[in-house]
Amino acid sequence: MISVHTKIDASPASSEKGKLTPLDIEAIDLFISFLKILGLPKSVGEIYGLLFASPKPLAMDELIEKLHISSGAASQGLKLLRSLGAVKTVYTPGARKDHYTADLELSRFATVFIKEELQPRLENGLERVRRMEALLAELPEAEKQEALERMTRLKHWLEKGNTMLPWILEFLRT
Amino acid sequence: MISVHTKIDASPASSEKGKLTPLDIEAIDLFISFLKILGLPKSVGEIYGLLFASPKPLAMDELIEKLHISSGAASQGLKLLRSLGAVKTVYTPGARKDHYTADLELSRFATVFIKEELQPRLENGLERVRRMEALLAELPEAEKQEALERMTRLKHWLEKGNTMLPWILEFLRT
DNA sequence: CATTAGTTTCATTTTTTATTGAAATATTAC
DNA sequence: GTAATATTTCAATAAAAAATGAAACTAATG
Repeated sequence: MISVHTKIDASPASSEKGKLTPLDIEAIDLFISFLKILGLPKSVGEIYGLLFASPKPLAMDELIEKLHISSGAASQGLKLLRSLGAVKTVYTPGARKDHYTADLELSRFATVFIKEELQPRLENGLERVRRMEALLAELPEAEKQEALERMTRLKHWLEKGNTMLPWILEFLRT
Repeated sequence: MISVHTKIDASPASSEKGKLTPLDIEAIDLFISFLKILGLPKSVGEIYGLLFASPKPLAMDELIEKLHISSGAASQGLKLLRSLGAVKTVYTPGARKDHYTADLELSRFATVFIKEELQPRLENGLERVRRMEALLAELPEAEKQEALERMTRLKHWLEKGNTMLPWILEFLRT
C-alpha cells in the first residue's frame, strides 16, 4: 500500500522550506485559539500548531523562519510547552540542533487548565468562604441572615465545582 | 425575631460610608479571581464582588467611592455585568439614581464561559478539521498517513469536548 | 423649559503583557 | 583546547488591554 508514484508535487502541500502550507495555517489558527483559553500568548499557539501539523520534528530555526518569530519567543515558547509536556525533544542522530515534536495527548491542555486555573481558585475560594463565615458573626442581626444566605449559595456552588472537576479529569483521561 | 436592640455598632462590620468591610474585601478578591477566568478585567470583578457582599443595592457613585474606580469603569463594568445577567437594576421608589444588585445565580458565570468561550471554539475547531481533512488529499502518501492519524485524534478530542459541555451545563443548571 | 443630577461614551493615558534581538551561556565539532 | 553553532536570558520595545475623566447625552425636578 506504500505509494509508488510519489511524484515531486508541482504545488507541494508540504514545506517548500520556510513556507507554511494551508494545513499548517489551519492548525496554527486552531491552536492559537485554544491555547488562548489557557492564557497563553499567540506565539505559543503558533509553535504548538505548527509542530502539530508537521509530520516530522522541527528545529528551532525552522520555527523561527516559518512563523517569523524571534529566537527569544521560540525559545521561551518551547520551554513553556515542554514544561506542560505538550512538546517533546526528539533525539535525531547526527543532528546538531535539537528537534521538537508535538505530543499528541491533547487532553493535556484541558487538564492543565483545570489543575492550574480552576482547582486552585476553587480551593482558595472555599477557604475564603470559611473566613467570611467567621466575619459574619460581627454583623448586625438584620444583615446577618441575608449575608448567611449568600455565603451558603457561594459555598454550595464552589463545592459543586469541586466535585465536578475530578469527574471531568477522569473523563478526559480515558 | 426582628432584632430589638440594633445598637449603632462602634466598629461596624458594615459600611461606614465609602469604606470596604473585611467581608467586602474577601468577596471582591474572590470574584476578581473568578471573573478573571472569563477574561474580565479587575474592575468588573470588584464591582460584582462588592455587590455580592452588599445586603442592599448600591448606586453607581457608591461603587465609585468604595472601589476608587472611575465613572467610566463603573458604567462599563455594570453594563457588561447586566448583559451577562449577573447584575440587576433594582427599582428603588423615590430614588434618583439607579441601584444595582448582584444576581446570585452564580452558575451563570460558568455557563457564559462555556457558551461563549468553549463551545464556539470547539465548533470552529471541528469545522476547521473538516477543512484540514480535505487538504490532506493533496499530501504525498508518505505524510498522509501520519497526518490522517493526527486529524483523527484532534477530531476525536474536539468531539469529546463537544459532548461533555452539555452535560456540564446540565449539571450546573440544577 | 431650564436647571440639576445621573449616566454613558470615547479619546487619551496608564498598566500589563508579549515580543524582540543583542549579549551571555551552553553545546558540539574538530 | 578553541572555533563554530545553537540556545537561553533579559533589558528594551512594541502591542494589547484596562482605566481615566472630561464632554456629550439623558432623564428627573421644580
